[in-house]
This record gives sequence, C-alpha cells and structure tokens, in this order.
Amino acid sequence: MFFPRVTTGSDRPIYRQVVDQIRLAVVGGKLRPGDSLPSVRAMAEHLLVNPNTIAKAYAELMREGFVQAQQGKGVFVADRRPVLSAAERQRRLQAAVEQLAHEAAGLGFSSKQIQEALAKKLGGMAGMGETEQKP
Amino acid sequence: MFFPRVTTGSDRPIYRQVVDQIRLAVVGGKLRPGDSLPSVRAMAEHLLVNPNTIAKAYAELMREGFVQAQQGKGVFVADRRPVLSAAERQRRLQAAVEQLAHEAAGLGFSSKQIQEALAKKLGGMAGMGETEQKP
Amino acid sequence: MFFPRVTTGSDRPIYRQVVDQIRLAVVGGKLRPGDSLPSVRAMAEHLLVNPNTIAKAYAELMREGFVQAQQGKGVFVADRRPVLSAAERQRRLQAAVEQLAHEAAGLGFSSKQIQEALAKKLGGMAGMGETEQKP
Amino acid sequence: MFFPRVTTGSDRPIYRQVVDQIRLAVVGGKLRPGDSLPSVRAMAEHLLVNPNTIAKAYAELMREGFVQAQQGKGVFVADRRPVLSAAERQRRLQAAVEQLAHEAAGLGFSSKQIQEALAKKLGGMAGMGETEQKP
DNA sequence: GTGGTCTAGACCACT
DNA sequence: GTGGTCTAGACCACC
Repeated sequence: MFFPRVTTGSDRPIYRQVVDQIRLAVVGGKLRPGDSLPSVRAMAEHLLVNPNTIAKAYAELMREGFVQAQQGKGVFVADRRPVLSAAERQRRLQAAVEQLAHEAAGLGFSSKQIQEALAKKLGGMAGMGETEQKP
Repeated sequence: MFFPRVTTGSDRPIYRQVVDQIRLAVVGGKLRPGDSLPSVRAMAEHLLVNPNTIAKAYAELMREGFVQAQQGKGVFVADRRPVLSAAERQRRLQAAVEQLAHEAAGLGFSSKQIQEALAKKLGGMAGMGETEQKP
Repeated sequence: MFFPRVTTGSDRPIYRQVVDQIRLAVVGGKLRPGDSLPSVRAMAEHLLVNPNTIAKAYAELMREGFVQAQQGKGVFVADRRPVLSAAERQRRLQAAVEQLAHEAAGLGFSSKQIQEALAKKLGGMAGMGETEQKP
Repeated sequence: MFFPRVTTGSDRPIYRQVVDQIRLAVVGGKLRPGDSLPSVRAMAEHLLVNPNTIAKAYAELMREGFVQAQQGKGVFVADRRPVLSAAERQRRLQAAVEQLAHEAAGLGFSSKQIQEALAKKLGGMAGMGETEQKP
C-alpha cells in the first residue's frame, strides 16, 4: 500500500504534498492503473492529519484524472494518464522556473549556484527522466 | 521612474509581484543605488491598488535591504548589503528549488527538460553570475 | 497561554510591543519551541486591538524566525535559528546602543550611570548570557 | 560657530540628531550660556536640509530651555540648564535601557557583548562623565 | 508632500 | 476554526 510522506510546518500545504507525491508515483510507474490507494480515513490516521485534508487531495487527483473512486470499494489509480495541452504544460513550467529564478536572484545566488542546487535536488528524486513527454 | 506590472487574480499576491519585480530590477542593474522609486501613493494610483498594498511591498523590500525609506522624502534603492545569514539564504534556495522540482515533476517533465528550461531562463537574465556571495 | 500587555498611546507602536514581549519570552525561556501562541483573533480580542495589528506582529516574528505559522492550525514557537547575517546583527546592535547613548546623554547622565543602569537591567533578565552567538 | 553633523538615511530623524548634538554640546560645556547658534537658514544651508527641519529642532530646544531666541538677533544658548525632575530623568533612562536590552536580547547577544558595545560607544563620546547629576 | 500605524471589514486557502 | 491578503479610510510624524 502506497503512503506519501508529508512534513508539517512546511510552506507547502499538506494536501498539496499528498497530491504531488501520488502524482509523481503514478507518472513514475510506482503506482500502476488499477492499484488501490489507502482510504481517506486510513491515510489520515497514518499521516496524523485531518481526514478533510486527504479528502481534498483525492478530490484534486480525481479532477485531474489520476485516480478514480469506486463507490463502496475505495480509490484506485485510473487507467489512462490525463493529458494537459502541450502549451499549458509549457506555460506552467515557465512560470515555475521563473519563480525560482526571481527568488534566487533576490538572494544573491549566481546562475551556477542555482543550477547546481537544482541538479542536486533532481538527482535525488525517483521516477524522473523516464517520464519525458514531447510537447 | 520604475513601475512594475501586476496582474490581479493571479495566485501570486500583488505585493509579492511588486517585491519580485523591484528586486529583479535592482539585482539586474536596471535600478541603481540612490535611484528613487515611485511614492507609495503614486504607485498605488498607477497600479490601481490600495496604497497599503504598496506600503507592504516596500516594507518587505526594506527588511531585505533592497531599498531604504526616508521619512517625508520617499523610497530609494539602497546600497546592497547581505542581511540574511548564509544558512538562511541556503535554506531559502533549497525551498525554492524543491518547489520547482515538485511542480515540474507533477507536470511530467524530465530532469533534463527542467534543467534546460532553467538554463534558458537564467541565460536571459541580466546581472546574474556577478552577484555570487560566498556563504 | 501567553498574552503580552500593551499600552496604547505609547510612542512605541502596539505591534512592536507585542513583538518585543513575545521575543523576550522566547529568549528568556518562558516560551519554548513548540508552544502554541494565542490565535490572531483571540489575542486581538484580549488586547482590544485590531486583528491586523496582531497579524503584523506575528508576521514580523515569523520573519525573524521566532515563531512559525501553520495554516489553519495556529502560531507556534519555532526552533531558534539565526536568520540574520553577523554583519546585520552587529549593525542593529550598534544602532540600538547609539540610541541609548544619545537619549541618556541628552538627559545628562554620565557614562558610568548609564552603564550601571544597563548592568542592573541585564542582571535581572533571564536567558541572557547563554545565548551568545559568535559573529 | 557650532554646527552639528547629521546623517541622512538613518532611522533617527534629522531634527532629532540636531537636538541631540546641541543638547550634548551644552551639557558637555562646548557651548556656553550666551554663545550664539547659527540661524535657521544658515544651518539649513550648511547641512543641506530643509529649513523647517532646523526650525523644528530649535523649537524643541527652546521648549526644553536649552536655547533662547532673541527677536531679530538670533538664537543663543540659555543661561541656566533646564531641570527635569529626578524621577522623570530616571524613568526615561530606564525606558531607554530597557529598549536596548529587548532589542539586543532578540538579536541573541549576551549581556557581556551588549555591555562591551555600549562601553565602546560611550568611550568615543565627548562631554560625558563631567555632567553627572545626582538624582 | 512623504512614509508609518491603526481600524474596520471583506474574502480566500487550509485544517 | 486558523492565518494571509486586500480594500477603504483615518491619523500621525517628518521634511
């Protein structure tokens, strides 16, 4: 059974962390279509968070098409990966990159330092690199 | 006179957009130490926002050491000085990098694609690379 | 639950008084990491001031690393970490010392009298002397 | 002719700096009863500040009894030093000392560090130590 | 004129 | 419930 890890006290909301990690597990192949996910209550107890928070995360994942709820049975990974338009994906990446650039520039870091920090972070993340999608 | 551009209805707060753009203009050399910035009221009228919102942005920039307010005279670009500890700067860089990594991973981009997008963005920014500060 | 005392009509702004007292309680050990602080609304009602004023105080304390806010849960005392650079801390100490020197000199006190008053005040404060940080 | 030195961009208002320095020169004996001070206009031109600022400083000094204006002749140091009640002087000293203690404690300085910074500052100031007044 | 503080009240996101 | 943002409008200190 897949359980994400969340850290309270981060600037990233808990429900967002849950969404991120499940999404990442799906696109990375750790979770396959048909796999079942923990119930809202089970995950809430496991992570020691409010059930509403998990419910919100699942709702977001359902809206995006990553998971599907089957009445009375539980939550499952959906068959097909949802698609965002290439333009939309690119637009969001640009926005995210821009935000990092602004923040780091304000802190006085050089381009090299920023890129090294990113490389280090990406190197330690699982499931990246095999999921490339051509725009 | 320098005026930032803000878009209401964005997920990024208005005062944050103002801070970002002025900070960028300063580190990018578009604004130099001693340059005067628009008065709180003038910028508020220009951007069609509440003066308090601009005051908040200026207060943030003052705390970060980017600008200096002189009672009754106005707000001016300050001589750059490192206000944050090396550890704090590093902590903030990590947080910013992490956010990009999660966002981009959720969108299904590969490590390589993310790094290329960042490299492209940094390459197009003025004043980066010369501002390196040793921790 | 910790509640500061503020006096309206003082030359020191209310939000500053709140910041001062909470900061003192933290460095003096009266408030320990993890302790929860009154909610913005609760403290505002207790002190008979506007919630925004308390929010501003908490925002300041967060920036300085004394407290940490958790969306939807409340405000908590943070683990201490040095946020400011050594140079910035020194700069602020100098400014504070200078202010006392001017004020006391204007009142006609001798160097010796000022130093004795300070020694007496510092002697009566908890948690001082163990918190030394090398620059 | 006595001219104070002011630094713009400080957190201490200019008119306050002028008041401080003249007051200090009087209690320190550098200026003696009957000595004439620069005219508002002359000092404003010399310090490159607004005449209103100097006028405000002189008004404050006159209210306190340090100087006296003689219509058409100029501003002169007053005969007798003004007296504040012992209790009031002590109260103000306590408040000033307290403020430094709060600020420095928040910055994480030890008692010893604070006292050393004060001693260094006082050592460099003229006219102190001979002006002791018994409370 | 300038920035700084405070109030009152609204809406939003998160738990 | 919690904190975060924004608006509208007031008063003050300073130049």
